[in-house]
Amino acid sequence: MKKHKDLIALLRHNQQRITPARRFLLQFFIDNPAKRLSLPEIQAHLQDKLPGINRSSIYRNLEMLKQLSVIQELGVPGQGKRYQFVFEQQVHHFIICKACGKVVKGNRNLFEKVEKALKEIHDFQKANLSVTFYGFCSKCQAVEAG
Amino acid sequence: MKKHKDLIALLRHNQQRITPARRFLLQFFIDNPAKRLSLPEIQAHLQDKLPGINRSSIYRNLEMLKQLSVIQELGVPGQGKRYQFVFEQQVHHFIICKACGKVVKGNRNLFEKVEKALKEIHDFQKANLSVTFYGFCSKCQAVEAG
DNA sequence: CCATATAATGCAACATGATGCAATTAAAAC
DNA sequence: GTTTTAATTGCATCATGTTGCATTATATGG
Repeated sequence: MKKHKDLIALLRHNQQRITPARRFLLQFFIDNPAKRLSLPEIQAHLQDKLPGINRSSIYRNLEMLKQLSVIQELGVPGQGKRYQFVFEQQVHHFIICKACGKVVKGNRNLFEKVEKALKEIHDFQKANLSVTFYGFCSKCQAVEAG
Repeated sequence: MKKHKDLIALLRHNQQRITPARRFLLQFFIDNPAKRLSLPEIQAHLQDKLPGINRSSIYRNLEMLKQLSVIQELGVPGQGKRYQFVFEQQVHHFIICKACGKVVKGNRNLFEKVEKALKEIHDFQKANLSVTFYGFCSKCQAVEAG
């Protein structure tokens, strides 16, 4: 409940109106903080609460939440785009294996090293979200070599 | 000419057949090594050489070249996907400003730091391509703060 | 050079995402 | 509570990618 209120406040603070669609969407992310949700999943859920809700409204609201760094969008190869709740969560990067598709959460140490390098070398800041690395995990490196 | 032959060899080595579409596509990338090409640009060019060439063939060939690390795909906000030649080029990351959309090539130092961190911390390798950072460049940081 | 196996293409249909505009609804002002 | 006004929504349409399948073309082996 607290997070819901905080998020409503965040939206208001950014001159965003509070609509039923937005309430349900926020709650859905709050209730699934660990999941990487696909659009069909989100749409199916909202359809329950608000029959007839339009695809484009969902896309527009996801875009808005992305802008406010409430959610993060990530492209999982072969699975389309996914959306994950990141508001007041421990921030991290994602690392995706190009061979087996495994998604790993980068740890704090990696995050800080990358952050520091971006700041020091290119004077880029707040590059904390929406970063996804693609490579080969240790298991698939072995397979590739063999 | 040399690069063209090298690339043809690379394709053959990976059990890929050499078709007219692939030759023209490769040559187009060779001739525009610095450009971040959009699909419409690529399609328009190929249309000249091979009238009636189909969208899906281009997509499939771009996907194949991505797999072979001949090209890199990057999503520029507000401009859709772009494709850049990276074969035998100096490898680097891209840094994109979320505010002004400016695309910056990350330098060698950044690349090595990130590479090292990924290897040491998560045992991920060859994570050299397809990495795009989104953040705020120094100019837009100032604007945001003001 | 010709026959064969199989990969690439074109095509049609579908999936996903974006956009302009009229109708609706949230918020603010009275 | 009613009115006002501006943002959000739904809808239609378009743009961009993806996929299954029949057709075509490349590579290979005789």
